[in-house]
Amino acid sequence: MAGKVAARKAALREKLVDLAEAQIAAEGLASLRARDLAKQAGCAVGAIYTHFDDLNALVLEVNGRTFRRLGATMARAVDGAEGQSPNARLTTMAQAYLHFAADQPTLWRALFDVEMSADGPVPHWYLDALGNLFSYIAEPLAELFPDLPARELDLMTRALFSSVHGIVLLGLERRISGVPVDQIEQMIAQVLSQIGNRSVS
Amino acid sequence: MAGKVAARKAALREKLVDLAEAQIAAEGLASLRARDLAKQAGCAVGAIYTHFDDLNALVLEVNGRTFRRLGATMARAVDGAEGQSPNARLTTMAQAYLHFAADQPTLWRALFDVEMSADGPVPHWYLDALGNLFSYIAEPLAELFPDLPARELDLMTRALFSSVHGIVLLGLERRISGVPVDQIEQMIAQVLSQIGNRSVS
DNA sequence: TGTACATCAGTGAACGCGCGTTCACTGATGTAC
DNA sequence: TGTACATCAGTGAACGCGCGTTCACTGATGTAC
Repeated sequence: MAGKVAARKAALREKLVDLAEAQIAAEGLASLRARDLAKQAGCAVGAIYTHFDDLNALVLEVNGRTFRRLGATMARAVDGAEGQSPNARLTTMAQAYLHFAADQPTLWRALFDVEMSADGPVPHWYLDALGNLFSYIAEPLAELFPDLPARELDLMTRALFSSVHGIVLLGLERRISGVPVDQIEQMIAQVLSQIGNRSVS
Repeated sequence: MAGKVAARKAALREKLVDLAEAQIAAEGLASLRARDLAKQAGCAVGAIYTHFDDLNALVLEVNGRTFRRLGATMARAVDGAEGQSPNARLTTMAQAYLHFAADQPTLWRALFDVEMSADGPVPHWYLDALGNLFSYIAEPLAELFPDLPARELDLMTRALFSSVHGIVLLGLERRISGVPVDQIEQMIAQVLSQIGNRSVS
């Protein structure tokens, strides 16, 4: 029965990612320990390094999952908002982003906290995933500002993403400026409703 | 000559804060080490704990300085923008915030990175300093939206601060979505110029 | 002014802990003949 | 089918390192008389 070893190996690998994900979700990225992970997985510490170059690689794997879920969430939001005004679509997407972050704050934070420390280059798929998020925003914006040059549309896209990200980030930061989720919703709505309104002055 | 000891003590304390500030500025908050600090100050490690409960207290002291400088920078920006339109004033202040962050990224980041880890409550003066920043923003906003209830004006203030903060944060994050400072300026201007424009639709 | 004592800033070796990663080894599984 | 050998996932004690903080001690300065 060839592949018995390979199957076991794959199973352990997945188990490790599962457990790391659960740990980050439960107690945050900083709480992840190689030894704890091995204990929970029922294997030796060394086994982790048969599957991943280092712990950071494992975290990247978890983040990959999180990004995929986030992408799917955003896609659903876009689908559900078809036919709405560009502003409404932007708001719908931003609210989806907010709720994704609010529902799993530690996994969400891990997306932005990992390679702060690492020195290696950010993996391509990271930037791809981010670019993917941007593309959802770019569409309604292009509709709102049909005459905007591509370069400025791109800047506007990043600016809006960053704005919403900032509102969610500080809004969820209980210790500093934390605020109930429904108020964060209002903040997002307030800002996004302004976008694209023509000036009368 | 009474006070000779006290003077020496005060001098060392200040020296420690100076050195910690320089270290954070040069290599970031994470690079701060009690031993290095003592070595640079020409004292023993233990001496640090005569002046501060722990290293975190020392960092808070540095952050206090940074907040004061940031406050002064914002105040200057407000002064220099008197007579301008509310939107222009908002933009001026946001640009001041951007340049402050861009000029001393690690000290700026330290403002938001410290007590993430610590469990104790955020010191009052921290929240006061933040409230102070908010107040600068609230003023032009109140002019733009004279009819907005106080509660919503407060939300709007936080929302705008967070937006600008988010744009600066991700804009300066070279590794992920970094962008030249002048493009960050444009992003801020793009977003803020939209605020308060009356809808014609 | 001089002497005995008290204070306390500063000392630095040592404590205590946590952690990622390695590596010589094992044993179950797979392969070759 | 059976035997000898090869592979490699997994083992876990040990390595190596870094770090914040403590504490018994010292010595210069200040105080009391």
